[in-house]
Amino acid sequence: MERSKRKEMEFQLRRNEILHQAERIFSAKGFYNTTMAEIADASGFAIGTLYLFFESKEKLYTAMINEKLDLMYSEIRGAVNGVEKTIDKIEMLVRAHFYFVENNVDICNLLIRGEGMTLSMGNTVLRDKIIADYVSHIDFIEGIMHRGIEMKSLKVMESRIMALAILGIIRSFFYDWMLSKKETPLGDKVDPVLDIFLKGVKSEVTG
Amino acid sequence: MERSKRKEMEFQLRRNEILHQAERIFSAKGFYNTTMAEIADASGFAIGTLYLFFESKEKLYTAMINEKLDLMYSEIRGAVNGVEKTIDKIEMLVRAHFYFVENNVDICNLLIRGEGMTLSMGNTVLRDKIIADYVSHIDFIEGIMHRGIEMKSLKVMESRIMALAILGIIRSFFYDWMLSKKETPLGDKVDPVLDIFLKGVKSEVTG
Amino acid sequence: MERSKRKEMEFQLRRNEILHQAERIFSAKGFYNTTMAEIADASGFAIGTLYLFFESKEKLYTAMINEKLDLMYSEIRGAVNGVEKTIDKIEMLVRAHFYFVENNVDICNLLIRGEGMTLSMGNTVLRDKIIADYVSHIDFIEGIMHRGIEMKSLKVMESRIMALAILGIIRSFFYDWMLSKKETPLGDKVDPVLDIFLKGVKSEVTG
Amino acid sequence: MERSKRKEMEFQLRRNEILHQAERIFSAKGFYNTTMAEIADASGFAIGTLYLFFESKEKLYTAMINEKLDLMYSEIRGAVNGVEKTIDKIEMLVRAHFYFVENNVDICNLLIRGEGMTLSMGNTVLRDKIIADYVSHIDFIEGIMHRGIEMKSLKVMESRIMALAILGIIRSFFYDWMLSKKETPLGDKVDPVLDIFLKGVKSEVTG
DNA sequence: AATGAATGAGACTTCATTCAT
DNA sequence: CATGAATGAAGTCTCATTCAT
Repeated sequence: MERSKRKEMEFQLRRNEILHQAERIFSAKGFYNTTMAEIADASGFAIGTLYLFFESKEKLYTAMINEKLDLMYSEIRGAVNGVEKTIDKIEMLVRAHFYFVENNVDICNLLIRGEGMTLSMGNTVLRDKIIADYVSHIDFIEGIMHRGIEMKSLKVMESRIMALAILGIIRSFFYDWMLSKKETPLGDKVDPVLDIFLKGVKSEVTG
Repeated sequence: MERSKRKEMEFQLRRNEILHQAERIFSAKGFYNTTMAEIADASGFAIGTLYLFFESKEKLYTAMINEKLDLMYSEIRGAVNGVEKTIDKIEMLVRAHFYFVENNVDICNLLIRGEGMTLSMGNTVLRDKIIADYVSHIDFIEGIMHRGIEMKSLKVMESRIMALAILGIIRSFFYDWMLSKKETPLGDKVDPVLDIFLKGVKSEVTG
Repeated sequence: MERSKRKEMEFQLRRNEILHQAERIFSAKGFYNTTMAEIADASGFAIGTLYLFFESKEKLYTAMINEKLDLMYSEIRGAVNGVEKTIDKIEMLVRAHFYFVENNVDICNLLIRGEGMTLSMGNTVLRDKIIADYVSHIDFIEGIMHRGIEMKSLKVMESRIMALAILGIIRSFFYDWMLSKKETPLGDKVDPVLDIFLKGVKSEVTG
Repeated sequence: MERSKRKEMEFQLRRNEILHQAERIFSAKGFYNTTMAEIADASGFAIGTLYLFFESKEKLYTAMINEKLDLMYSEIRGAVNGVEKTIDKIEMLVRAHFYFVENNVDICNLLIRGEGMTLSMGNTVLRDKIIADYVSHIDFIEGIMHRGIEMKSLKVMESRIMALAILGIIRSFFYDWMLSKKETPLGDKVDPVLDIFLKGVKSEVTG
């Protein structure tokens, strides 16, 4: 028991080390420019050893993306669920997104690149998973908006449209932050994002 | 003269045919899953002939993306420049984006995928071009916003933030439209986008 | 026309050269100990070139066996069909078998080894072809025996049993000849084989 | 003593279990498509344990073939030596061959496949052993024939030729029985085999 | 004695690119 | 100009064997 437990733990440790190195290299060079030999080298294993943990390069890639996506979505939802009021939830949504992005630059780079969308034509597993996760995330945000409307915190409007808008704004700031070499913390952008999303850009005079 | 002109025209015709087929195939299968043989087949030329027009697969890909990007940006700017008032410009910006996207689904698919970002490590040409174009597009939008603020059509706020926000919202709707199998025309979303961007989502009561 | 004809001819020449070298090496080392690189070297082509002619190592092997089998069976049947009387046909059968074997030692070595029977589990194409050919050869021989019985050249007996017997004797002599380093020509064994097959071994006194 | 004896017995038990499973799997899939892991799994040992009994995959294969061959030859010789008269010996030879074959279909399948003939080029041990056994079996049969001739049970003829013929006929019937899915017992073929071998196929009228 | 995770050499195959025709 | 057969480097994956536990 003790014994098999340690084994299991060691197995997970090694697996994580591989995933970690894979994340680093895939992020830097993309799926197709990364070789199994590189990942093996970086993680200190022999090539054959990688295949004890993942049955193919594609499966390794898929596993990594999957686990990161799950982590991202669960962190964000956790943060959002931690507060009550709609406006606070929206703020936490933005903040949690930015927080994850700042701490997972590489993987986010890979995620927005969406390379998983064209792995071997037969394999739509990853593609489907990414889309399903995306849809369910949109649904989750839509739920927040919906309740906000009911509580009259938000104006009456299609909640899906609100969800798409806030997610788009978030992604745009992240993207810009990536390109601008991350000079200022993304966290500084939370207030402007909320301001635009909640109140729009129109001059109040002319409104 | 006459002669060399016809030659030049023929050359461009062939080149465009290749680019057109390349766009189709690259869009469907991605850069790495597309072979030169496929493009040659589809465009009715021999493999070797492709190399008379483009010195490598990467250069061919780069040329295609480049030209499409240029086309997209110039169409959008043309539309925006065709109207006067800030609010109209913003509307045209959204409308022109959506219009281009609806008529170039494949290539847009490829663009958001951003595969060009990880071509052979040495080659940063395409990457740099994509980023430069993006930055200059943001600058262009920022200019609109800036003038809108001056004209008091828009509230006082960092114009870059406004630019990022509107672009993010646009992209989000496009992305959603792609995934939703394009059931409703993207054009229907122009008004909601403008509404959110200009007036925000907050209930006016609580505002 | 002239042009494409020469091309076709050259193609066949190269293809045959590859098959010829493949036959040599496969015969000596077996399917699994033979590498594509070796065949490429031996036939003076690059590895990739082999794949212009055969889509996989297995397909190359299969093609070679197929063509040799077809050749063998057609040569033997041709010889047998060239004579009239049953006894002559049986003699020609033995003689043609021995003749082919003497001139195709390598490939026969491979054939009796029957390695084709366990190529990748999925692929039963070669296996099925070998069996089908064998069965149809047995049927062919059975036909000869059957007519021999009708003509009263042969005694009344199941013709299939006769066919199996003569084929077994032939193979046994070939096998022995292979092992004995081919000292005496196999052709010398035609008469003894016929003698045994036709008249048996029993002493006539005690018969 | 007691102790070391039990050890020795256990060792043999394990070794036999491995050989038994190896026989099953090698027969089904051939030498090269069988992995040590499969044999380990099937026999309930760890991979490393197999190497305590056999120093390589090849040695394991060799051992299995060797022991089966020895068993086959000794069973056949035992049966043949159990009777006196030449004709009876020949009958027992056929019967014992068929009996072994019927009870060891898998291994016989493997034997006629002769995969052992092309193990790693350096290793001719198995090849040599198979040939030596074959030669000595032929010699044994030749001895029977020789005595039969002396006793005037068989006609005057090269005894080696007789030996080759009977062995070929036996193998041919076995081969056919394999392909025909074993519908009728091989034992039914003993009489026809003897009939042909002893008396030939020629019509007695024309003889 | 027994294990089985780790190894890494080596095989097959693909495909961008070249160059003789 | 145009062709497309030929090339061969490079990548993925397998599996017999080893050795620390």
